[in-house]
Amino acid sequence: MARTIGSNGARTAKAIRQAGVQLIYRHGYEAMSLRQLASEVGLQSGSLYKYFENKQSLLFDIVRDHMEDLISKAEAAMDGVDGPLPRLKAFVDFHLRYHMTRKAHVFIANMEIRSLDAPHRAVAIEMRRRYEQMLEDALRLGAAEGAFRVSEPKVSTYAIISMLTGICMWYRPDGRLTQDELVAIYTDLVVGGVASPERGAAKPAELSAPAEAPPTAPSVRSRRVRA
Amino acid sequence: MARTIGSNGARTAKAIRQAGVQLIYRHGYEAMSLRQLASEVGLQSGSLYKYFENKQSLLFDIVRDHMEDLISKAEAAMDGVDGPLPRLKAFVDFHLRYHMTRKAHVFIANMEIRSLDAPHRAVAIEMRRRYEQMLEDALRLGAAEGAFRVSEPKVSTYAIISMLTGICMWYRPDGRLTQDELVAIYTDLVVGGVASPERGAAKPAELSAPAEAPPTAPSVRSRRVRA
Amino acid sequence: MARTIGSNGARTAKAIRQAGVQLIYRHGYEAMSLRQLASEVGLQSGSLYKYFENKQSLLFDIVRDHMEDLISKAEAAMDGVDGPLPRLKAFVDFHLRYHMTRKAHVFIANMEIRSLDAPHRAVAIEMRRRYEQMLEDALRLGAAEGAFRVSEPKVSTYAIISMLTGICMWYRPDGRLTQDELVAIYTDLVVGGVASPERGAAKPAELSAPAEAPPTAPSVRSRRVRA
Amino acid sequence: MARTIGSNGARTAKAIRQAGVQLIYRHGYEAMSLRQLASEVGLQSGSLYKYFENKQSLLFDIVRDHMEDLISKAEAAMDGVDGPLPRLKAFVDFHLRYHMTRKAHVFIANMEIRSLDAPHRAVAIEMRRRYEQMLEDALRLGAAEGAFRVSEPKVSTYAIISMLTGICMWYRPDGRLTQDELVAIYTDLVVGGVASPERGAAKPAELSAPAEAPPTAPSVRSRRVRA
DNA sequence: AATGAATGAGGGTTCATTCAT
DNA sequence: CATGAATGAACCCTCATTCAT
Repeated sequence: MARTIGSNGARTAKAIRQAGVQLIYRHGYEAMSLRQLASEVGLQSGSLYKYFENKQSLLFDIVRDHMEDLISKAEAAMDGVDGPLPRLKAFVDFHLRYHMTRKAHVFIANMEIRSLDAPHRAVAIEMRRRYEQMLEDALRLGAAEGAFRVSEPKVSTYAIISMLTGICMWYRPDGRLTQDELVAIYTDLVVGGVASPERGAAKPAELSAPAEAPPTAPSVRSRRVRA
Repeated sequence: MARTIGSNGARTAKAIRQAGVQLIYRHGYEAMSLRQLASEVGLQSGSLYKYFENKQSLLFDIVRDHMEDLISKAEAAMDGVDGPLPRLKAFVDFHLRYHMTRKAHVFIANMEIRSLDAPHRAVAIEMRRRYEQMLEDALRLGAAEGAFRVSEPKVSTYAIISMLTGICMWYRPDGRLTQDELVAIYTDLVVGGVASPERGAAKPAELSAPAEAPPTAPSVRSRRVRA
Repeated sequence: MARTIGSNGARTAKAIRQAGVQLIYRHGYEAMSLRQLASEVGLQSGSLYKYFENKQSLLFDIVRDHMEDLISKAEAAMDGVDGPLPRLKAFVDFHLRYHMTRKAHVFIANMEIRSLDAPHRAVAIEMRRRYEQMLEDALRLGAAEGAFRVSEPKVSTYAIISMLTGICMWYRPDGRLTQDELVAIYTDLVVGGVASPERGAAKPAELSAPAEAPPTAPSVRSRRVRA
Repeated sequence: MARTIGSNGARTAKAIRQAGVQLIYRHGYEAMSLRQLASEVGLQSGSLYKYFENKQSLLFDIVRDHMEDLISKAEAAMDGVDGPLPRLKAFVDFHLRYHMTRKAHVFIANMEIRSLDAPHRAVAIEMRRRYEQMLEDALRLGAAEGAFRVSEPKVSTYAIISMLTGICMWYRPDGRLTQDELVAIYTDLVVGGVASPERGAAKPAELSAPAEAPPTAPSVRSRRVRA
């Protein structure tokens, strides 16, 4: 048949992308069939190829776009934040809220890198590295200043990111704890794990405090909550 | 054909299991074909069915055996260790060394639960829950005693396990840092993250000390390494 | 969208035809896709249907137009040429020069008749038969007059046409031999193969001579040379 | 399902090859579908892959095996034949009888070289060149001895082979003319086309005589026919 | 005169699985 | 204990073609 009445390329493209993310998230890239995806958006499977080159590139597009979004939003969140501890807290705050909001994308970007072919995988890994570097830089800075007790910044970076990212494995928006509460708990864990004990912030109540109220930037807070 | 001279059912079964673990680890369950597996062990793909019921059950067998091994070894490692902090440290120590030694099994058990069908998945998840309970119990105990500043033991459990398990994504036996050094780093992170600051263990050197050398129990160390 | 500025139906039609000939020549009718063809002329594949009914009819149009051109030009070339030997030579001369000049069309007409559906194929075969008849008539005439030693004119016709047509499989305009030289060589082969030995024309030099100058039709000559 | 009762690999392989040759001959390589081929031999299309790697390699196998057969049989047919004219006649005789007997294989080898991918095509073309060389050598020999009036052996080779091969486009075993008669006709054409007129063999009867009945070697004839 | 969105059929190919031998 | 022949379903993908815009 010809063009379905009222069909619209941009709308279809968006629907494909969204359905693709959901299906890959739920079944895995290998296990998702293009027939499934097509029927989800009401197309014949062949018609998908108007919207991507092949299955691989659908995956890569999702991963790439996600990583670009992640990096640019992280940079925005940390922009203007000074000092190792505030920067660390800002990173933790951002990372958690982002991962709670975009479980599916995040899950895909973490789990399906393996399903990318070699060239695409290299690109994705490099983007991930750039993102991790933001945390590593904060840790190195804190270590240099003596604020952090971090002997191997790379190892700590991997450890912290693993810990934080894990939230997308079990977080549910309708769960008992709010995003703010979770952020506070994880912040305590992270900061407690790296902060030099002799240097203040020793009181538990204080530990997660700064994330609670940077009075100079209230708008940032509300943005994050919605994120 | 008759059997190859010297062929042996048990040996073949073991070869299949090992090759299966490697292939699933490298390519993923969905992406691994039974033809690949068969050729890896020098069989026709049809012959594999003497050794398992179907592809699903191969995966499940691997996951279940791994989880049973993990749990029983963890129990052995923590057997006789008293007090929240020592138990926490023992768990961290065990978990890390086990995950550094059995990357492939661990990776599969974590990533391919999604590829299990519903009944098998339920079993695997329940086993994982039992394992996680060991850590959660230590955290609850410490919280009750006031040694740990842990308001949500479940959340902290997930967070810590995610952090520790992440090591199997990048650890290489030939890397710069030894297993002991890595255990020390992660122990600092974990203990610092949960320990109540006002209560001792505040000196960094001490934090990871017990993992370094409890001189009264040197044999314990080497046991753990082998585990 | 509206039409591209300066676009022109007739010009597009010609471009499609030319690109179609080239693509069918290079890849074969079955292997050529209409997407390829469309992109070659800067259109969407659906737009091609303004210019032909379907892929079949594109092929048939090419074959039919080619055959009509071939036949009418052959008739023009032999018009006014008298006697079996001169007519035979004129045919050889014309056929070779035409086939050296229009490799692609000729190749298609010979190779892709098989790709035509039954009714179209019948038409094409009948046109080919009409063309071959011109040679067969010359052979029959020569046999009747005793100039040619041809017992089975049909067989000899097929044989000679096969031989001559074969030139389009390897001829290159930038090759070592000129069109005139090749015509001379093939003329020798054909005339030697059919001419009665006792009847003159035995000297090689003479054999191909008459093709050099039928003084009554100079314009025809120069056209051929350029062709 | 499992193995069909009474199924047999070698028999199936042969059936696939034969059906493949027929289908490619009738419809062309591109137009033949593997589903067609499979149903012709009573299989599912996927089962074909026990017998070839892919569609390309089926074609190549057919072409290669045919060319090897052609070359070895041609060498056998010309073995021990001395002198340019006898060798030329032997080649013509062999080529025609072979092409009348194996229309389908020959047709494929000539028409579907274009459907081979580049590496396979190169191999096929080289084999064809080796075969053509046998004729070219005979022509060169005759030209050197003065028996043949051949100025461009390569051109004459292409011309003669084209002429002879063309027979597979129209020959029918149940046609009016016998193989012997056709061989005689073509031999006259070829020998007349290349033989030096001043040097004997001028009498038509003689021209095709050896193909008719070399009374000293009647067995040779029948051997060739079977070849 | 041409686009852009879609179809539906079919392409080659791979897969887990079965079972007579 | 293992093979070797086969299945049937599904895979990703390409195709000629249609027609509202």
